[in-house]
Amino acid sequence: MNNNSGFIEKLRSSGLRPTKQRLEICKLLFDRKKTFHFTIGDLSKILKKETNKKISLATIYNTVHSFKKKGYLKEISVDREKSYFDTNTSNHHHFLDISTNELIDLKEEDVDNIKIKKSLPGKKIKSIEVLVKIENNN
Amino acid sequence: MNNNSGFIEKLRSSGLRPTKQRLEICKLLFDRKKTFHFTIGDLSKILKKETNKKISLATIYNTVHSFKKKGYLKEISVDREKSYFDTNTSNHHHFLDISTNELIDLKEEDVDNIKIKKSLPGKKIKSIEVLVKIENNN
DNA sequence: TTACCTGCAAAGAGTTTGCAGGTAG
DNA sequence: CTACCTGCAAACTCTTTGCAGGTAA
Repeated sequence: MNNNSGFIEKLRSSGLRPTKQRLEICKLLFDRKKTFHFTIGDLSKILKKETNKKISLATIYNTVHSFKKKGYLKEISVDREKSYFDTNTSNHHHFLDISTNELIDLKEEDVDNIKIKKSLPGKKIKSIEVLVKIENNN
Repeated sequence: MNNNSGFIEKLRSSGLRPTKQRLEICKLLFDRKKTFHFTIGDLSKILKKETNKKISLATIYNTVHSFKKKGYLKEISVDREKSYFDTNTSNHHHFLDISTNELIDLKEEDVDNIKIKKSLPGKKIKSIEVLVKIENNN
């Protein structure tokens, strides 16, 4: 139940002080088996509900962005009004369920290797992101 | 130079009245050979410069959204703060040049057919979108 | 003690809405 | 004449910033 010492280590080794707020956020994000997809708005609501303490929005933004910068979170842009963060930072793609607005991980092996047959001089490929939009059958 | 009668027809047949503002926007967007990628902010600036008339932002939003709804424009979401519209509405993917923030079309044949090996019960695939992020060599 | 962190409120950026007046058909 | 369209300003949503007070080391 209490991974706190692990999180404290993780934070400290990244140069981030293990404050109460950051530990709450760590517990919520990383103390789970399944990938978690969330927007900052979601996260704020869940934190309020689960911890009964208010963590300021500014702090949540700061923390999430620090975690992203440290590579603990991946950002997935789905449309203008929804930017998700993903606790699964491995190389993978996504389903987006249009009917529910839910984001679902695809494992790397669920998508055939993608070959891009065009290249631009002086440029190299940094990443390839596939978003598969799905919807209910009829 | 003046496709106006074509645009008037196009608008009318979509149930949109061919107003001065819409015709200006049509000329800017569709009277060109190459695909055009733009944000609404871009479009507003260009319209101001090229036409010397001010078209209200609200009107530009309305028009672009109508055009999207009618299928004359495609929206491409790249990150939270940039949503591009694309005058190329065919099935295709994109490079995003991180160094310049420029969006570049990939032709359909530039990307191998993508096979998704996973499916979800009751759901069907609506679209597959590939975004290839590129950056300058070293 | 010092550098870093948090919370609040204000400020920004992009987008949407309500409404009065204008225009196409 | 009527329905639709435009422009303006206000309102909204999401995100960022400045700063005073608090906290880790």
